[in-house]
Amino acid sequence: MYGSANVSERQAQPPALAISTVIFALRRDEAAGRDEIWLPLVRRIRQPHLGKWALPGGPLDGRESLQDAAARHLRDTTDLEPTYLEQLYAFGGLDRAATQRLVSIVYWALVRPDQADLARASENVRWFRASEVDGLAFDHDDIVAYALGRLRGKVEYGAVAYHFLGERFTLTQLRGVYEAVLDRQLDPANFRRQLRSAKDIVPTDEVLQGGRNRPPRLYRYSGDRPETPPVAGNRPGTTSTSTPHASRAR
Amino acid sequence: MYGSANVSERQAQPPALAISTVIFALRRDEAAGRDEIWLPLVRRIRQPHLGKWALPGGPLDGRESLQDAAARHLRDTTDLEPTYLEQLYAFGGLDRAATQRLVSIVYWALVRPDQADLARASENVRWFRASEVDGLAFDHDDIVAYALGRLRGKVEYGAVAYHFLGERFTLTQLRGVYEAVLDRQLDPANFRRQLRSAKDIVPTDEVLQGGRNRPPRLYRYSGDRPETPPVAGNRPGTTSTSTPHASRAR
DNA sequence: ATTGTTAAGGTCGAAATGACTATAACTCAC
DNA sequence: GTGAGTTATAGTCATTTCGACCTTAACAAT
Repeated sequence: MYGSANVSERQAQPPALAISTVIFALRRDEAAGRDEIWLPLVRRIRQPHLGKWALPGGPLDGRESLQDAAARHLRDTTDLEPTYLEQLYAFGGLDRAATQRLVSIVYWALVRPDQADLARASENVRWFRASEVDGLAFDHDDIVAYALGRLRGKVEYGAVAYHFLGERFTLTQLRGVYEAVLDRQLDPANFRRQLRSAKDIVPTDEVLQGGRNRPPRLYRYSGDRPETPPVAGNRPGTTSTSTPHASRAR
Repeated sequence: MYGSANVSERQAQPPALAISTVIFALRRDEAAGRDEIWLPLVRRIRQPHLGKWALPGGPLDGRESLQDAAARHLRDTTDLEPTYLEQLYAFGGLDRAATQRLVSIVYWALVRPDQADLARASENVRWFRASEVDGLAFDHDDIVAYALGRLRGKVEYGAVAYHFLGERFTLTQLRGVYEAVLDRQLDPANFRRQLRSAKDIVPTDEVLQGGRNRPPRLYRYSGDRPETPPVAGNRPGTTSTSTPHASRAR
């Protein structure tokens, strides 16, 4: 059932622990005139699943925090510094790996398009459209799908979209992020109205010159706090939620 | 716990992996006339932190999924079957344990009050008011605080409150859960209006008899879906799929 | 100057929200 | 059995939000 190790051997071994990262970046499809979500994958150079594409990752170095390990894998594969990095989930199904019990703690990251342009690609590192990812090694198809769902959730209540963009951005660029993530068109006027009432998005006194139309104003994200996640030893990320539901006191 | 290991030895060792659970239950404070969130803790019977209170948990058994392990710890300490069990976060800071690098995957559970009544308590298992938890072993204070924050977030957008209750419940009981979690009063009429428009809460044809006032209608939760988590291999009733990991390439 | 295109602001009805009032249905004290 | 007290439940109303849509502003290209 499980390759070489027999059942009792396998049970005796402690579970192995690995870190993986799902890295999302925005890329403009000039033809279609819209943004899309892409992610880098690495080709497996050993068994199992040799030759298949997989999420960047590897074993946890004993001296670095989970988050640091995720950031390191990010650098190693793409030379990127993440704008946003958060823990996604710990996957620990029994049969994830053939030879040993394997628990993977998966992080997800957002990077800016200018960074993504610089990002390395090579024979064994390639970028894929997130919507077209399929046939990955292990259960990575499922992990990517789950990460996309989480990304949608976060964007919907307006918590992360700007991490795809540079320090200053136009509302149209930001809308492009929303549309790419949510995969539907948004009304520009209504989008503007909503975001102008968002505390964290503040207009600068600059506009973006050089376009062929009316120069749009530039905005920036002021919520300098990366939204403190859980606890010490795990640093930034984001976690909280908020969304009204019940009514207020009287 | 893990004997004496010096620093270099420590780095050489693979990180230890443990599962812990934060178990929330509702308890009625008859005096104050409101519900409160409580949780069971276990007393540590060995070093480090001997004698301190801590979250139930222990090392991951190689043969059970993460979720199964969490459920088992729940049973072992409280004899409870959780109504709701979900992964909270993986904590992996460098200095969480003195002697060895320790990564804890923490789950959180909600249990019903009737179950909580039956729950075991003993010399080494005691229930505490969630708001008063303090001085726990390791970083468990932080973990509990984080779990409470997540609980609030979930409740706010109406996703979990009924898991604190039995199969049938009145809207007032449900409001009690909201108020206990959010720690503020809600307008009964507005609360009712909102929940009546929630698809998942359906009225039954029964009312709760025996109270001293007008008998309230009983409702039940119809969203039979246990809130789909991420992927296979992690849900209670679900079957596992496979899922391993990738190493680096380049 | 005209045209095309995007930015930015406004209008309007529908829907949701929060504060509040009114009535119904029960128990209990008397 | 009557009235007081309490909770359940429905409804009112002003304010806010949301979605669809229209208008004007500011540019480049021609």
